[in-house]
Amino acid sequence: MVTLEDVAKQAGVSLATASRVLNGSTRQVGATLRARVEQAADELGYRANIAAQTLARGASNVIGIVVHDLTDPYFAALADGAMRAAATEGLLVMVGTTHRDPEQEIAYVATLHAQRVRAVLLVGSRVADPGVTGRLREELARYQEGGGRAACVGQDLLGVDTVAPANRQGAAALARELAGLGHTRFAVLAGPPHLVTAADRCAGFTEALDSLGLPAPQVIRGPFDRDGGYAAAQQVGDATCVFAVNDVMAVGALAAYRERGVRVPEDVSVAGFDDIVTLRDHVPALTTVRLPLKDMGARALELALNEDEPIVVEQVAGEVVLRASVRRMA
Amino acid sequence: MVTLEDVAKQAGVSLATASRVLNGSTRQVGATLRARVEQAADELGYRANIAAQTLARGASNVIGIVVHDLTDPYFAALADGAMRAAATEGLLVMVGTTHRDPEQEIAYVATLHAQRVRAVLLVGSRVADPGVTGRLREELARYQEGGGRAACVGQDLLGVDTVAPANRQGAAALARELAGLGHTRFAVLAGPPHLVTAADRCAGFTEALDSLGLPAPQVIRGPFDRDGGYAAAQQVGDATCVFAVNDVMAVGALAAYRERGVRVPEDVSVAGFDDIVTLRDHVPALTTVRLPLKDMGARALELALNEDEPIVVEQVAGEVVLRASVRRMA
DNA sequence: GCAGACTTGGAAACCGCTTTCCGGGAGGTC
DNA sequence: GACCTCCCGGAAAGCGGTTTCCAAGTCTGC
Repeated sequence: MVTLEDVAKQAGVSLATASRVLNGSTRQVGATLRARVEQAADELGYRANIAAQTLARGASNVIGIVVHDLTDPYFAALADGAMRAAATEGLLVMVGTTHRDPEQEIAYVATLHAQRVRAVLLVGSRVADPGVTGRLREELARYQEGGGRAACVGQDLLGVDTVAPANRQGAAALARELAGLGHTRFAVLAGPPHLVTAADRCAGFTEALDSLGLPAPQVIRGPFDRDGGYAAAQQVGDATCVFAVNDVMAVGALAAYRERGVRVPEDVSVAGFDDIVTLRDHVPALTTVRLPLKDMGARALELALNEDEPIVVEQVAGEVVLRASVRRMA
Repeated sequence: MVTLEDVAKQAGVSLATASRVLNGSTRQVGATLRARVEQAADELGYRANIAAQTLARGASNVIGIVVHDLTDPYFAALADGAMRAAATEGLLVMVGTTHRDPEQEIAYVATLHAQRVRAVLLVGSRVADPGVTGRLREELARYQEGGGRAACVGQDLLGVDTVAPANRQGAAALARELAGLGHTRFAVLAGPPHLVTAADRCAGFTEALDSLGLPAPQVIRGPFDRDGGYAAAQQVGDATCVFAVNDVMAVGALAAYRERGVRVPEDVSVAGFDDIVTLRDHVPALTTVRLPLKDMGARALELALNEDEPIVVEQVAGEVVLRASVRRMA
């Protein structure tokens, strides 16, 4: 590997001068030497060793993003938003996927801490397990004590800057819209109870129905993914309207209905949550609650990088989008 | 930040001993001292500085993956496969997205080189531009001279280990199947001519038709994404069967037809390429050529890490999957 | 009881770069 | 022409680890 010393030697200058020319310094270097150094670096194919720079500077230009699953378009959109924002700041991105294992998430924080990344973004629902959350908080605290910065997309449970989708309110607004269409018997494909996002959406929906004086929905638990929605849909009773707590579950539910010859929305209405972009061509078009995922990802990065002391928690409102998958009751 | 020196001091041992205890060394350390060091590290919340380790060891535990667009499920699947493989090797992953800008790809190779990553994976179609390809090869060569390892998922144009989908053959097989259903008038939504993947698929399809004695298809160029497929579909003439060179374009085409009231497959048959998993619930189900994307990503990482000298190029066959989006002609 | 082979702990060199601190020369002022 | 600044180049001290090389024990076997 070509080192800065090789370049300096070849150019006949000191290490200091070579460093100043090649790796942005505030100090000026005379035109002659500057040219010599640049030429030498070019001839030798020099690439600065960033590990060494990081060590010497005491600061890296890398951030870490931890998501549950990159192949889930929800996380892909969030990650993409954050990564674009990082790119404009000249930051590199280290991505970790936990596949929904909270222990993995803690381990990633430790690893990214060891990497001395500038910031870490924890993207995705928190879990309703005080033990796990506590250990994650400890790990984050250690990291932050050392000057690390952190932010979260999800629930404000970690004591760090957070972009928090208004899951309860969004689900409640959706419930009111659906009730406004004349539905009275609902089912909720609720996902796993320990996932706070799923629980909040379910709770918001249920509470809104209650405050409208409507009967409580049938609540069906299960995995938070497409197959979970598919399976849960099989258990729906006589509801005329089914709310899946996220879009990919809703897609699973639609598939289950299609296979069984149940027509949507004629026989049953279906709604989701998130407004995943890649679903825009789905048939029937899915009624959902839109979340500005890319912006949320970008915003989380911004918050993490922001030096301000008070912890910022930003609620992000969801917008109900009515589409063909629901119908008005006669 | 807590350093190894702090730990050593607290434990009353030398730096060397502390290092040996905490960061995997071949050397043994006595039980007493070992315990003292571990306790000290724990009390202080020590996390090794990986930048320093990388520098001292001369080797990092990070790999780089460069893709076009993470929100495209094709790349998400490929990246996920590679990332899972990396995780089992204990490697961290740095992800770069180029948004189809070849210059960005070159820049990422340089940056990842500077990061001294163990390997870089270039995922996605090459472009038919010898100038760009040449510069990318140069950049890769520089990196490899310094001991870096590289692999590519796409075409064998870079002189590195490559996982190469059999685009021509897959498209040809698809053409034969579709012809076997009785279609004779075809259109190809061909994507941009400079993308080798798009061009190969188009060529394979066209050649197969030719060797079957069928008339040449109508070829419509355009962007390689959903909107490109949507737009291209508007220009199709009297074809009874449309081949979109990838699945997301096919989805765009299906959307265009749906809006215009053209029935698929009754009025026109549509096929894609890739077999994107998240499309499995699309209606109508898309006929396509299946590529084992996750495996390909994992395999590329394996090849990159593999020390063998001769450059390996692995063809990956695609499997034609006939589904509801095509029909047999009377 | 002792030479020789193993173990185990520590001192110090080194990884590649940044940056402080010095010093010498050029340019400006009176 | 003397004096002061400024400007710019280089020497060297880190940054936080790893690892080589020594030295001092600790075990063996006879």
